[in-house]
Amino acid sequence: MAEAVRKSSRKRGEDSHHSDAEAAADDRSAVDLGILGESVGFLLKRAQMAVFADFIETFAAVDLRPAQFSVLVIIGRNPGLKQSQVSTALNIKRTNFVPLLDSLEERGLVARKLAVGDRRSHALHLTAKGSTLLAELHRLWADHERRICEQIGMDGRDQLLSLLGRMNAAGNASASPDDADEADAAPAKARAKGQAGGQAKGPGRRKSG
Amino acid sequence: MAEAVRKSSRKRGEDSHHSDAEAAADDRSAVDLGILGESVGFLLKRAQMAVFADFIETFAAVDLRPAQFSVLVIIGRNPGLKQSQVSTALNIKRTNFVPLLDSLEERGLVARKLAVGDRRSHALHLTAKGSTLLAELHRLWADHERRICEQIGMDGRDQLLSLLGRMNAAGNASASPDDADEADAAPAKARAKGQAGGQAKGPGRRKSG
DNA sequence: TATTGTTATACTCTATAACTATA
DNA sequence: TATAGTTATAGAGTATAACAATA
Repeated sequence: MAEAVRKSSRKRGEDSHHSDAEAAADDRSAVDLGILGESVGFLLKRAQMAVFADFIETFAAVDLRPAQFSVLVIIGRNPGLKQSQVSTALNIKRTNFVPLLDSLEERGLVARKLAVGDRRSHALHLTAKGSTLLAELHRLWADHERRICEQIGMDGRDQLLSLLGRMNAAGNASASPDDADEADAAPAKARAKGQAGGQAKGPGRRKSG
Repeated sequence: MAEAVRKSSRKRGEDSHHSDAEAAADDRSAVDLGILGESVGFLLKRAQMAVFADFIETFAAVDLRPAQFSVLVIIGRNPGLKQSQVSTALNIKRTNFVPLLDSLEERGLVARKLAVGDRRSHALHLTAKGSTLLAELHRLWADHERRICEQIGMDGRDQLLSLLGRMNAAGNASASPDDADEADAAPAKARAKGQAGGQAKGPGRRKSG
């Protein structure tokens, strides 16, 4: 099996009287990760955390979390989809998708319109503001993507996308009859603290147009 | 979803009067993911979720979460490490590491021993029970790893480990002076609901041997 | 009866502040 | 003053149950 996990070069151990920030760096390089260094799950999680950290930092300028970005991209590409279609596509439970969408609608980026034929569902569309923002998001995303792949190069990126695509193609067929979601990115953030007492719109309780 | 997971092959399309579980499958295949399909972060997250789902299912037999497994592996490989060294190595904040370690100690898998020279810290070791379990964990892990990589093969796995290793090697140098943690896997689970009122052991308040 | 959107709620994971004991 | 371990708590993220409106 793979032999990635290059050794830490550093001697490790004995003298423990260094100072400040070096401590953490040493702790990290001195410890032998064992099979974790060859564990796809472990390394996947680490890489994902690092990439998301860069994403979050990059998109802090527009105050958007990964999940919010994903929703905007999906709606931008597929105008008119129902909430359940978007949430299912993103592996987000429809129940958790509500406040996520709320945050985007409250900011005037997305609109829940009346779906023709089925008065239970909402047709999702980007607003003009949302479309404009999405254009900028694409630029921010490109910067982020380039930064993320500096270490592996474009060739490495292509390989990685291919490998991940093949892995993801597998474990998707599950999808239980009723709740098929599962959550992929990261939901809302806006949800005001004191929302008790207030009410919203949309089907299920209000709007009933 | 432990094994295989065959594709839905289904054609997918216009007629929207199908039934039961097919709905979710359709929603997923009908939606255009746009740039998300070329987004390293998005695909990384999906793959990580799928892999962890298999891991959790596999290790449910021994009632261990990914983070707990990681800790056992680290301690098994590096006996005598301090809590802060292990938590830093795993990018878990030392504050969140406490209950995580508690769960392992309560189950008699790990022991917090007195560290020589510094009475503030704990030297972590596996118990006999912990060592025995770790041997089985390696087998479970190997099964899990093989299952996870069925779609990409051993060659693909080697490529993936190499790419992820290169990516992870990058964004780690940060590590702020004080709290250098960040959390990698998934902490405890044992933490009984009604623990209010009870007290523990170890430095910081008790033990003070 | 089944589906869509929703609310309420609980549990897991992650983050920050502050405290004790020790260095 | 700084560090190791701890506690309490807040905040995201994710999960389940149940309800109204509609199909």
